[in-house]
Amino acid sequence: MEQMEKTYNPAFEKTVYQKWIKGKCFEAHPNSEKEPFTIMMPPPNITGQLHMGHALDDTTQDIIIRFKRMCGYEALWMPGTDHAALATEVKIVEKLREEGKSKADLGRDGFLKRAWEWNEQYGGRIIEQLKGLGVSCDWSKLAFTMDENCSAAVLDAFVKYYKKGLIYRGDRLINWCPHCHTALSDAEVEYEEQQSNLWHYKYPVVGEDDAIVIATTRPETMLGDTAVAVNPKDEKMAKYIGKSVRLPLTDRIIPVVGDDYCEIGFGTGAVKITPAHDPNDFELGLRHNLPVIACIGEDGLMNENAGKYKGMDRLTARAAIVEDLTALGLMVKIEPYAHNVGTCYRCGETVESLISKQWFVKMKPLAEPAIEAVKNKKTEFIPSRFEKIYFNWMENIKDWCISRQLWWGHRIPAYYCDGCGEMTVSKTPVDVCPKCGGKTHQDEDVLDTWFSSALWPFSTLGYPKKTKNLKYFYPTNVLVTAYDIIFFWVARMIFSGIEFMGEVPFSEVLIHGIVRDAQGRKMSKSLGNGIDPLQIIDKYGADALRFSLASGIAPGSDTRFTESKVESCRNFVNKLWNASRFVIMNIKPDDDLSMPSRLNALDKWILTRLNDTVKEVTINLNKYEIGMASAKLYDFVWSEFCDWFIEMSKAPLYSGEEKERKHAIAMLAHVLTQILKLLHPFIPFVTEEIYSKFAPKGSILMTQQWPAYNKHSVYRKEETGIEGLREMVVAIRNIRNEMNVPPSKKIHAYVIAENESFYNQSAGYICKLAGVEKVAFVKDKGEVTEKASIAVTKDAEVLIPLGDLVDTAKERERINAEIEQTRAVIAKTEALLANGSFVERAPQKLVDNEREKLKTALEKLGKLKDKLVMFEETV
RNA sequence: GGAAGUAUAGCUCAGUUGGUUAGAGCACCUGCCUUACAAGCAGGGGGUCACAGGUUCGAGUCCUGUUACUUCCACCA
Repeated sequence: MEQMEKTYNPAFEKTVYQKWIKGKCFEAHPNSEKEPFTIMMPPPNITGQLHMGHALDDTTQDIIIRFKRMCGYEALWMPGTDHAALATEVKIVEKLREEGKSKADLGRDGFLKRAWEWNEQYGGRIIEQLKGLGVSCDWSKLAFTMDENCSAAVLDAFVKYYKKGLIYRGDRLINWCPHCHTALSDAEVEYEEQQSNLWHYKYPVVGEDDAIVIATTRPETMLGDTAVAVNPKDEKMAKYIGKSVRLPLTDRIIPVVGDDYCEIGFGTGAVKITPAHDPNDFELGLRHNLPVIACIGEDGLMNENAGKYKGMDRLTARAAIVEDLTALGLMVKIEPYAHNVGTCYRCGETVESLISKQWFVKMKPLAEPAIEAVKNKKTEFIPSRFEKIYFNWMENIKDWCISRQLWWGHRIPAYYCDGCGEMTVSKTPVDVCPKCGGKTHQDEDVLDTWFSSALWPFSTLGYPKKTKNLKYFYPTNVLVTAYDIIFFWVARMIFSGIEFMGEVPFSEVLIHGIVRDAQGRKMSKSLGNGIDPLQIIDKYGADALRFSLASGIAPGSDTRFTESKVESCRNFVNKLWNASRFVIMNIKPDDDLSMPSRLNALDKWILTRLNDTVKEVTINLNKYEIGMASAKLYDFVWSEFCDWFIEMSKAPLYSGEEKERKHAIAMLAHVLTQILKLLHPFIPFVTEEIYSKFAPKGSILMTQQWPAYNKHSVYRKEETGIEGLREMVVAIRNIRNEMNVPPSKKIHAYVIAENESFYNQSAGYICKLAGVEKVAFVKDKGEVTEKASIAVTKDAEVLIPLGDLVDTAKERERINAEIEQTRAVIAKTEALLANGSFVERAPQKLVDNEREKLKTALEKLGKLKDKLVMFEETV
């Protein structure tokens, strides 16, 4: 057999990955013999670098897809990248600025050329990084939101929406980022609390020696005020309704209107109304038929309606206006005030509400079936509480602003006639106006990047073409993502899928949390607390990282990343490595590694434990309970297989009996192989590498069948006697520990057991595991004349002669402690069984268990008392 | 303002339809280089499962309330 290094070293990962690629192990094809299982990878941005969020998301998906593949599904994990219109454009503009250039210098075509070069250069970077993580996606199908097919899907969707009247163009109040210079959807605005002031100042009432005091956080928008609102039910303020006020710093006269929107008791009881720059004011303006006067432009500067403030930045204008109002004696009060300010999710700039001509998707008709689909469980969220978040958003959804004033992205397929102004929406370029034959030009804007991501589950499979892939793999099975893009992406995929495919895009949405730093903070560039998964992979190996991300997690909740956890997972991988090394170094070239036909007690015991593990892990993985599955495997491999089975196997292995050795090594190889399969989805590299050391040449672990639960090979624990044996070994070890007897010092053991023949056969195990040189069997304690320490187990007693090492007082203390503990168990069990309701109402099995427990405890107590007396006698 | 989540060992977290003496990793203490593994082995200490009630034969788990923290949505000028 091949030699293995003494310590696990993940250097083989690249080679193993190449082996999978060469074997086309990741590829999936329509196959009528098999059922498909499909996962769409959330496409990373082409600007992106692999971060811990990706590592968690993609490890989760890889575990699921590898598991399903081994279970016999035609498993497709579709990879791809997202052009990320705004995010990428921001980066390229930054880069250009460093070079002293601007977008305008390059022009649209030049800029796009640059963007495609960017994609060439960086688009593949994160894909390469993902490969390092071991992801088993079908690279032959790698997609990009701007590739030919996805672009065709975008055009198709846009035109279909438009023809159905679900896309329209119009002047609406939208969110505008003055820095990125584009419109944003509501979802792209993040609110953050900022300290500011509430300015109270006077608007003089026309024709009276009176003034209305208004309160505002945004004095600079007063130049766009077209009314003042008061609540008609407000006794103090209602008298102003119908009057007019003179807008300071301007010569405009504006009306006072009555509206419930103005809340009694807040501020001064009067609100200035700026329909052009506030969504609520805009609504109120519509109700009262107010004019809309914009005073801030798209550049974030005051515009021509701002009089002498024209050209000033918003904040500069604010200061100037406050100063001027104060000078005029109109300022009443400046009160510190904390309020939420909308900011751009890409650049953090304060967004402006302003009126602009944009494209919108009408959401109500799309939201309704999307809500129904989740209500009817066509798509289920895991954990289900995220459905509420989804419903809440979908039920209150407003129309989706989809046009962006950017160049990088899918250009809106609308063409305007230079002559008659006619607009034509078409999948194919329109050069000539169909109405007047005049020359046309295409809409300058591109689509929100999420418009194309929304089509991802079917655009990547060939839509709008009716391809075999689309037919076979759609709808997909599970979408795995963090909760932060439920609105951006998940919700939009659901309504798009229903709209264009007539079916929800996936039956399950598995939501995981985000990876935080050790202090529980979000990892972010600004905090500088991000941990680079690539560095972790370099240091500990991808398997260690994967296992640490898969362990101790529960769906929907956040997880903290600590290097010590990775280290302990690396240690687990090392443990597996060494256990395998032990098995493999004991295989001789002509050994037959097939399962022995006759099984001994030890075999039955480990197979039962293995079988239990297979059953539970399979159930867990089918429910995507990855954290639980990994914990069970960790425990089984380390605490059962390594600590007990391997250790016990050393007895037959080193017994000198060739027949015994052959039997033991075949069992070891069998159990190890099953373990490698079970662990493979979690730690694919090391399991594949180990497998290659002893498996038939050319055999690939990742394509093997997932171990099946076999209900016929289950033996009751008691049946094998191994549990009693373990108890005895532990008891002897305890004595050693108490008496400080090092393993190097061999001891003798006298055993009194009813089941003497079993313990006789198992003497080798006891010797190996407890450092015993010789096991002798006696019928009665009296036969042992030496000064001995005594341990009692449920089916045996063992005497360890330790001569002068035995500390009488200590020993008595130990026995008394054990007696006390046993008495506590007896008391509790007796009380439980004395409770009529328990015996009557608890399941029979449980009652029987308690009776059995009481019986064992009573017996043990008897032996212990006996032992105490006996011990005192020997002294 | 609305909604959700979390609270379990010193730290980070598991804990499935309610059912043995509530678990793991890390940290800590004791003893070991017992030839697969010191990235290891054998042990040990450490928990009123946030608090108060309730349902139940039985509650970390279900219900109600309280407190603390977190998040999402809304955006009251």
